[in-house]
Amino acid sequence: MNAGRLAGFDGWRDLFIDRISRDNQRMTPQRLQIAETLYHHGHLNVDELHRRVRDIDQTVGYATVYRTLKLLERYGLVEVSHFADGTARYEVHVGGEDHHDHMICTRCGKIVEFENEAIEALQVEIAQAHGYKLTNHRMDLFGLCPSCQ
Amino acid sequence: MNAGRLAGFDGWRDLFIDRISRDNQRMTPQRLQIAETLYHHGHLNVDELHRRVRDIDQTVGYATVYRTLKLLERYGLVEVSHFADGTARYEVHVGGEDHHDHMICTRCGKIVEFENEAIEALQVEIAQAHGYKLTNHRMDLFGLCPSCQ
DNA sequence: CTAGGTGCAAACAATTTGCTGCTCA
DNA sequence: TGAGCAGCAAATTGTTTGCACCTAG
Repeated sequence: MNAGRLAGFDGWRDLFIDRISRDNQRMTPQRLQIAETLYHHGHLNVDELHRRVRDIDQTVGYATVYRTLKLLERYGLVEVSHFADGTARYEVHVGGEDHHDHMICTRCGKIVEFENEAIEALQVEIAQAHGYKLTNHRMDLFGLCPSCQ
Repeated sequence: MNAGRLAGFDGWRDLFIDRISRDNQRMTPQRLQIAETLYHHGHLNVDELHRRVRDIDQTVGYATVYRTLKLLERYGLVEVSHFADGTARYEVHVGGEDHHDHMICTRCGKIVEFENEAIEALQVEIAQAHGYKLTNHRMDLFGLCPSCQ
C-alpha cells in the first residue's frame, strides 16, 4: 500500500545520488541511511533524526547527520524550519511539489501541513505593493489540535 | 515631531510598570533602559540591544538584557521572531494593536512590517478546516527590497 | 591509489543559571 | 529590612570544525 511512497523515495534518493556525483562528492551508506530515515519521518530535528538513524546503524555520529543535512539543504532536497523550540526541523523537499506551510499544535507539538493558493497570491500582491521581489516565504499557524482542545 | 512616539512609549512603559508590580517584581533603571531602547529600535537581537543599552549605561550586563526580555515576553509586551541568522529578534508588542508580519530583504536584511486582513481571515478558515483552534501565527516573506534588486 | 568521508572530541555561539553583593518598595 | 536584582562567570544547548583514520570511485 505504500508502494507509491517507496517509489517516491526512490526518485528523491536518485536526485540525491545525481546531485552528489555532479558535485564530485560521494555517496555513502551513512548518507543514504540519513536520507532514507528523514524521508520516512518528516519534521525531525537533528537529535530525533540521529536517534532514529542510530537505531539502524549504531555507528553514525552526530556530525555526519549535520553534514549530510547541510548537503541535502544545499542541493535543495530538504527544507529547514525553525519553530519555537530552538531546534531546526528538517523535511524532504520534492522538486516540482507545491510549497506547503505548517500548522503546529502548541500543546502536543503535532504538525499538519497545508497549502493555500489564495494566500500565496495575496503574498505576491503584498510584496509588489512594497516594491519587493518575493522569492520565498514562511507561514506557521499555531493553535490547538482537535485532540488537545 | 516624535511626541506621539514618546507618548506611545510612556503608555507601554506604564504597562510594564503595572505588570511588574502585579507580579511582585521590581522596576529598576536597567529594566527601564532596556525597555526604552527596545521600544525606540524594533527588531533588535540581544547583542544589538545590549550594545545600544551599553552606550547609555556602561554597566548593564548581557544576562540582564536576557532576563528583562524574558520578563517582557512573559507579560506579552514584546514579540520574538527567529529569522534565518540564528538569533532571536525582539520588538515591542502593543496590546490592542493589530498583529503584523514581516517582509525581509534576503540581501541587506531590511525588515518591513505589514498586515493583511484577508490573509488573517483565510488562516482562520484553514485552521477550522483542519479542526484546529487558531491562537497565533507567524508569516515572513523573503525577497529583495527595491534597492537590492 | 587518493580525494573525500567518518567519528570523536574540542571549539563555537546563543542563551541560561548559580552566586555574592546590592537595591527597590 | 528583606525579597528580589545586577553582574560576572560558569554551565547548557545547538551546531560547527580539526584531526587521524577509513573508503568510495
